[in-house]
Amino acid sequence: MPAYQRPRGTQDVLPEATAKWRRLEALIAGHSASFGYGEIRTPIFEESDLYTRTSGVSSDIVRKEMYTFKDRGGRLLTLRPEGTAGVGRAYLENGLPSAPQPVKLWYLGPMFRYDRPQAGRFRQHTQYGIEVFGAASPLADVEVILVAHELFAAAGLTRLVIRLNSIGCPACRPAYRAKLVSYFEGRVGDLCEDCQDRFRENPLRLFDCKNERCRALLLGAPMSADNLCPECRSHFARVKEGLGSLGLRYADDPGLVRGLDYYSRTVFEIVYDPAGTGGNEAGGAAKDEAGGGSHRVLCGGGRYDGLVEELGGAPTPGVGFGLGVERLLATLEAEGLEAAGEGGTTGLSAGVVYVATVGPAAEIAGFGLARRLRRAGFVAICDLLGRSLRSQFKAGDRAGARWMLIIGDEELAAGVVAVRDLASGKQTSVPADEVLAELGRGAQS
RNA sequence: GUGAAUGUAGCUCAGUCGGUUAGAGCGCCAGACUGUGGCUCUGGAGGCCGCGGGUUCGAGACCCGUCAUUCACCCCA
Repeated sequence: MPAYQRPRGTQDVLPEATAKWRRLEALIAGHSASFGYGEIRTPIFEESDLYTRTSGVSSDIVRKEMYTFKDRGGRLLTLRPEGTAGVGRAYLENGLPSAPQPVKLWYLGPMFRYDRPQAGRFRQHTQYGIEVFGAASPLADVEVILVAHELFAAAGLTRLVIRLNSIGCPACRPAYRAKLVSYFEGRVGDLCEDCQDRFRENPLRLFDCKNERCRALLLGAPMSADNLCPECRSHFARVKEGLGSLGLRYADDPGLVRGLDYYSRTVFEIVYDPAGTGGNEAGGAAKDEAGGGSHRVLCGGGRYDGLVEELGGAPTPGVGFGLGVERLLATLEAEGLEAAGEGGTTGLSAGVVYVATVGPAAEIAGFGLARRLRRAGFVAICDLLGRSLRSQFKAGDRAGARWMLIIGDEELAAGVVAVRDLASGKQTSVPADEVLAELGRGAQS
């Protein structure tokens, strides 16, 4: 027995493993860049209040999981338990609301939670995450989910299920909450102790309980997705429509919630499902979060339209996800996969392409085209705000795009894409499946 | 830890002797151009004047405190 051991819930990564880490990190960096996300690095500790404010005093994080300490100057600080709050703080503090919108960021780094360690759960773990600020459109939700899903796909994982739900917004949630409360009012006694607390403090979090009796009661409870206002309903429908037309399988999971006030509308998880059951078990068996068993939650995210305002900024829509890198690595290992890191060979040297679209049908087509371009090594950026073509051109110009691809009703009807070389101003119309070749020709010259 | 300087819009800065509604340039958003970027023009959003107290009829300005930042020193990866 050595004199010292690493602290409970932490890990040493030895040379053989760090090589795998590096390859996965390279994949993540290249992948994020290919969607037009920029890397942000924020401090590993922040003022404690930032987390109590954003996660909420009733959350598990604040109640029992934060590593909080006082520094020598008497400041109350906390090792970051998650990434979004710090990124939101940085977004405001660095004047990013005045940068071209939307602002798309990614981060990778250690997070700290005082929790019972178990398979796939540590006190220090590494999280990769992305955040999109300033885009209210369902397209942004779709892109965020796509970024996560495509990363797994690029790493070689296939048996994935996207669990999807909508938890409404400040307009429809109060009425839903009231419905939920009245459903449980007479049954409080049947709930476990934790749930009795939840019932009082934040009834939405009842859905997080793993206790069998509670889950049985939840089966008959009113579900948020059935109680959305018209705006939330149409938002949710458009997210699903987008995922569907990109060929991403998803399963409605009415029991999926985020109990924090600043979350709104879309919430999702991506679950590794080796049995390939499809996982439509709405409100059914308890989920095995950490992944000792069959299911493994690799990634969780959602929309948080209230966060920036909570931090003192102007009302600003936001959406993002966080992903546990240790879990991903472990999953890849279990599948006998190696993260096929970019290794600098394919790189992203092919150039930046902005895919401009006019109309909802074109938006989806643009997403599909952008996906093909990224796989060929391009950085491909799509509009997430439903802006005018003119604005999209400006955005593309500022993003440093070499090419502008234009898809509208005319192009869709003719099965073509307009390709404009922004340097020369030359524009040609080419069949949709020849776009890559056309860009290749342009790159030669 | 020691000393000094500085805090006005996202950024760089004006703001007269203490006086009425705090400005400019850049950036951002939008329009001119209803499907086309850079250039130009027009419009718009954006401010707890770091925070707290004091002096004064009146404070962005003066005084005190506090917090933050920057620089130098000390130390250090």
